[in-house]
Amino acid sequence: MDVFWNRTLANQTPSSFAQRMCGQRILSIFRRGKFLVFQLTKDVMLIHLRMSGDVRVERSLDANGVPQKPHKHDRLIITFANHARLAFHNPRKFGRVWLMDDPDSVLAGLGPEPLDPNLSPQLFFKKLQAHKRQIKPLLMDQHFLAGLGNIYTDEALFHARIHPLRISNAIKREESKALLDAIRLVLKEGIRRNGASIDWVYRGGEFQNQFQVYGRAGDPCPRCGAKIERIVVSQRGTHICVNCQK
DNA sequence: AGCATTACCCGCACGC
DNA sequence: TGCGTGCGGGTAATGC
Repeated sequence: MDVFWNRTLANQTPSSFAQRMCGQRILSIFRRGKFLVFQLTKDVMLIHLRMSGDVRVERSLDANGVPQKPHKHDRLIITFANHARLAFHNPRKFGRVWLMDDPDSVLAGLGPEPLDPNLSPQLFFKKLQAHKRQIKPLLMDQHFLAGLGNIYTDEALFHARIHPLRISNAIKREESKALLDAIRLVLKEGIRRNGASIDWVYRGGEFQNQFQVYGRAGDPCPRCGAKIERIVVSQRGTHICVNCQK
């Protein structure tokens, strides 16, 4: 195991991480919100990419049996007994890795999964009613709903024709239904296209080609032709059609 | 009290 | 060259 940036490990020192990880096997891998969850033999490993990066799985040795050089922004590399390795690549150094026996202390506060069928339109409407906050920061609040980020929130609000500064408990029942549908639409589309390549930190996705408003300030709205505007909402760039989104 | 908002911060590298 | 920007979220201060 190699740690290239100490703060990558959220709740372990490099030596305690290595010692504790040694001998464990990966039993399953899944996702909860924006966390990658690795169920190990004894513990659970969590990875959060934050603003940048990806996880690579590769062979630890090249064709000549020489250890492969780490990439420039690799922060953690875990090498397995079968000479496979997992590299946590995280250019901005915001990402974190946890190793713990009970991940609830990190995951317990997360809101529901937007794609969970148990999240009915009725329940979603009730949840919106329970808060009096600007809709965009509320949607991005991982305690309210788990998994939505800046891109998907802007796109979903555009699809649902809702202005990001609308107050959550003033959103009508029909609008909330449209919003939930829109959230699910953009998430599924993003997943189908392997995410978006809008930045140097992640290439490979194609969802950016489907953006209606995100990153398109000055372009005509694909729905009405009005000029797309960029505003700032809770310190995040926000893209809207003021003609379509009320 | 508890919720909501705002400002700031964190590494890095890109585009203009 | 310098400045603004960013697929995120924690913390602290402030406001309601």
